[in-house]
Amino acid sequence: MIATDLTRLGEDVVVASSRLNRMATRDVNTLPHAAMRVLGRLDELGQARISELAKADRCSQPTMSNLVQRLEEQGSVRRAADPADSRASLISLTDAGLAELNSARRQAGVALASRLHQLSATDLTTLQAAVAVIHKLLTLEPLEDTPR
Amino acid sequence: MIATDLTRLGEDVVVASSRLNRMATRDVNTLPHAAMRVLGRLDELGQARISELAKADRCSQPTMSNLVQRLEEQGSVRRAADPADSRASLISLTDAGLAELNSARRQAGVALASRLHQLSATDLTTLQAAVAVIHKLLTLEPLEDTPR
DNA sequence: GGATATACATAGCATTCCTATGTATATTTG
DNA sequence: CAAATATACATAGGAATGCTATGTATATCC
Repeated sequence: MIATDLTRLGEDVVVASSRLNRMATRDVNTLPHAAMRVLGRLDELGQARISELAKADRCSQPTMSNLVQRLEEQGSVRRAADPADSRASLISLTDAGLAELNSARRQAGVALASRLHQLSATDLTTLQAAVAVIHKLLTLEPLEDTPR
Repeated sequence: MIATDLTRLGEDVVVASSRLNRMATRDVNTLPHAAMRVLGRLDELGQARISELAKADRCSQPTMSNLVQRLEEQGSVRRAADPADSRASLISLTDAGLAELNSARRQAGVALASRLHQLSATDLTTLQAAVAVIHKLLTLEPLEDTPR
């Protein structure tokens, strides 16, 4: 029976992935949560405007301005002029910021691996396939409802 | 070829699931991030001590004390005496807290569903299977290395 | 070209978070 | 079993972070 209720599947996926994230990042040594969310998003997007980051993280624009300033001073993030709009600035990761992110990911990966090796080959294959599906999902635009 | 490098698979899974979470919860109307993390963890664990929650969320014990107090005043969380240790208290979700969590999940589920219906039946089945694998994974203890 | 809108910064105040420490209970030890 | 030590949480006070309101510069619309 294939996903008769996609909202239900969506909820299941979100719950599972939230729990997985909490488990994997439990004993990880990183910057504060808010900073890591921004770094992760910048890695995903390449570059982004301040107001775009604020909306995505559900904080106010001044709060994101402030966070970006701190990340900039600390060297994790860089600010460039937006060629298309001189009011805006484009934020992107520096090498140091990417290293910070990769360190956190590696720690989380190790924590996960210590459990993954207890799974069957079939289960591992399923996870690998799901990673590919998720990447596909991330490139899709939200469409209102069933195309039918 | 099956996961020759489990740490690598672990990292891939963490990155994918972080991005998925950010996408799904982008336009969700909820309590602040820190509060939602605690509610999610309580739902997962049933009940937990303050210091346990603090460690899991990588914040100080007084910070978690404070957050729990606020969640308690707000009615999302309840505090019970620990029968095994009268210094400790056991925190658990109230019905209102669970409702708060479920509302957030539903919103995220809907956001996901608007993309899920663009996937093939095969991909949906993969996600469904991955949810089951993740739940299995969450019950495992971390074991040092390959059992061999 | 003037009016309105947008992107970000700054200011000032409110909330949250941390370190240090206090209190009560548990556990260990001589 | 009493004293010493450890643990679980609360409180206090200062540091950091977040928010609303508003300012400045640029963009867009009529």
